[in-house]
Amino acid sequence: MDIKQSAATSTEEFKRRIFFALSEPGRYTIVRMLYRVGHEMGCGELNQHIEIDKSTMSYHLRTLREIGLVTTRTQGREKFVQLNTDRIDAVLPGLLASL
Amino acid sequence: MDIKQSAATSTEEFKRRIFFALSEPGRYTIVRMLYRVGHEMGCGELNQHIEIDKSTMSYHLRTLREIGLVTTRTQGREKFVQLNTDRIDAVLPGLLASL
DNA sequence: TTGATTGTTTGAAACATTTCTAACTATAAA
DNA sequence: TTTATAGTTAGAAATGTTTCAAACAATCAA
Repeated sequence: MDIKQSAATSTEEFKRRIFFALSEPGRYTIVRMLYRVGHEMGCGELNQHIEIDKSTMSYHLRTLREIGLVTTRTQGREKFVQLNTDRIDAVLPGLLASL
Repeated sequence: MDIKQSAATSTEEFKRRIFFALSEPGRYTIVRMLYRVGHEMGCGELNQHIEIDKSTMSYHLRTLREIGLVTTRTQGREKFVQLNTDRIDAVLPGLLASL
């Protein structure tokens, strides 16, 4: 079973998926950056700060979206990513602040 | 590079390794159980509560030890596992309490 | 000593993850 | 319309992870 596929069936599973997401350097950096800036960021803007291929970035953002850590919004040809701070804080209070 | 091999070179990497450890169901359960009981537990005792093969348990405990989440003590032919609560709390305060 | 118990190790199989290239879609600008 | 820009997707290669069976070592008990 793929940890990032299919809906989380329990709070425990959701927590484990958050941990999975944060165990990879690129995703860890994305989440921390989104938390620190405190508002949504464009994919390109994120890519300027994190040195990975745009398709790899896309893959990681999809993973974060599937797990439920971020939501995205498309405007024109740009895409903006927002952190689901509340949802993460609800199950793992204080975690984001200590990244 | 294997995330659980070689010393953590930074606090961030240590945090990521903790997340890696907790992303797997068996290890998550082991860590939560050790935290809740508040004292060391025997491998066999752990194995009674978690339905996995003893060799798989051994593998997970080695992973937890290599990352630095637990320490072990051998007495006779039994082995006791203790959670490094302080070390985890130092980098991710409150995490253990919210597992 | 013999046999049971406790846990480790090795090696292989099965499976999951990450990364890249190349092709692609959609929007915007010239 | 043509071209550039932003991001996605598919497929493949490389790598990492998990699990189990079988063999092993060490301790304890009869």
